[in-house]
Amino acid sequence: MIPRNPTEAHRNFFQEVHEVVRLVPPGRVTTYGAIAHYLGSRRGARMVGWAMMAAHTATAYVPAHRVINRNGQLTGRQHFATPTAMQQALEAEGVVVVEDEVQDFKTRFWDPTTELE
DNA sequence: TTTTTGACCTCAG
DNA sequence: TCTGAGGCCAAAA
Repeated sequence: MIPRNPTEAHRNFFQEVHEVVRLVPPGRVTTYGAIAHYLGSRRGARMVGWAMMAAHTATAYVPAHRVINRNGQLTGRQHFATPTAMQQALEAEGVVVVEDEVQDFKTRFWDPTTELE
């Protein structure tokens, strides 16, 4: 659960995104859209993607490799240190990736809207 | 200050 | 079913 104090209501969209991503369990993946939906902006998926780019420079660790698009594709791999870093990170957690596509994506999917109620 | 551009998604036709 | 346009919000130009 993410604490939302009234005083922190103006917290950056990025911060909230980062917090949600940090809650994704190892071996599971989520999507930009799911996060956007959880944060209220149903069509703000694009913003989530932008937030992930900022996550690279964030102070706290953010498992950005667990966030992919709704097709289960690793669209953000080019933004990692190496083009294969994202896939390797996922495989290290037991996620099978073939041709930049997560296998059994449906069962690996972790939806914050339902998991965090 | 205005315009353009994103690791995307949804809706209308 | 498939394709195209619009939308979300912030940062860089």
